[in-house]
Amino acid sequence: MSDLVTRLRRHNWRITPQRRVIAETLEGSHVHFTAEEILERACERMPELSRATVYNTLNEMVALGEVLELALDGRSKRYDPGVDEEHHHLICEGCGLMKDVHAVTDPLGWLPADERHGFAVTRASVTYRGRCPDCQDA
Amino acid sequence: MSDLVTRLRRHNWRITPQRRVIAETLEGSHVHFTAEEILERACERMPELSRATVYNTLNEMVALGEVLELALDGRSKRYDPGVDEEHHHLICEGCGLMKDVHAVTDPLGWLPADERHGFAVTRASVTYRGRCPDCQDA
DNA sequence: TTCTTTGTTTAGACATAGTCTAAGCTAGGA
DNA sequence: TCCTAGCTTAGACTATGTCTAAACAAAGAA
Ligand SMILES: [Mn+2]
Ligand SMILES: [Mn+2]
Ligand SMILES: [Zn+2]
Ligand SMILES: [Zn+2]
Repeated sequence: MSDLVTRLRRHNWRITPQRRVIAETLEGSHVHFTAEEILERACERMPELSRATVYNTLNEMVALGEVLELALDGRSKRYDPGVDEEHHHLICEGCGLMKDVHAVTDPLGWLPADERHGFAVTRASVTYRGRCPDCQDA
Repeated sequence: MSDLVTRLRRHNWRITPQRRVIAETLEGSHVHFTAEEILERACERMPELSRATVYNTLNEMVALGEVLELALDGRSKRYDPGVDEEHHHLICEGCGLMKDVHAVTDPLGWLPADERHGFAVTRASVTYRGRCPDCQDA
């Protein structure tokens, strides 16, 4: 696995200073940031960075297939740079905490042909929900 | 399986005319409506019905556990009255068409204990993505 | 180098989805 | 009947994200 900027460059995609800061902010942490969280953190390094550029850049990285867009809770979308590592997500219904998890089988294999409605099915993602250790007492 | 209004009444939840129209609109079709789509259709039967009541009522039905809220695409949430029938969803990445599917195993069993991060995991839903018959040519 | 072309960034207007508020309404109990 | 608690309403408000038009920047041509 190579870093996100390297992967992005392979698409002949211009790595401007703004795009580099956004990519590095996204990849630097292992949580799943919203666009606003990325804007806030990236602005610490590049204060004049605009909101529109953050949204545009994230959408382009998703379109290039190098970042995953997660819309799991009906609030802000979250962005996941770990597109190369097959994984799913576990979400706390109390506090919203999100963890990566690695399931043991490929869910695509568990969908019978007669349940596919003629679709060409390409991806399957599993969302596990429950309560994190901190939220189990409350 | 009983109808949604019957299930709702069991929670000692007052079935007002507005709530009945919303529940019947939601259950009447087998698609997954957004709140705005329910408002539009319910208003054909009760023109003075307000947007706030539709949103309030849907949120209450979700809180009672009788309706499922689906946030799958980062746009409007969709509401699924088929909470009693265990199923998952297949989405067309071209046109957004959503189909119910029934997988053959329980995904909860796919998640090893050492991947649970101490969570009490209660639910797992699988989202399959691909292209529907109409969108495969384009 | 300078010019031209093309793509990028910006601020702010705009759009959409959903929540909140305050007032009025309704139904059931005293 | 009146009272009270809960329900409904219109519209203001908030949050998230997109669009527009102008300024800016970089690469290639001359
Ligand atoms: Mn992830
Ligand atoms: Mn469904
Ligand atoms: Zn939690
Ligand atoms: Zn389609």
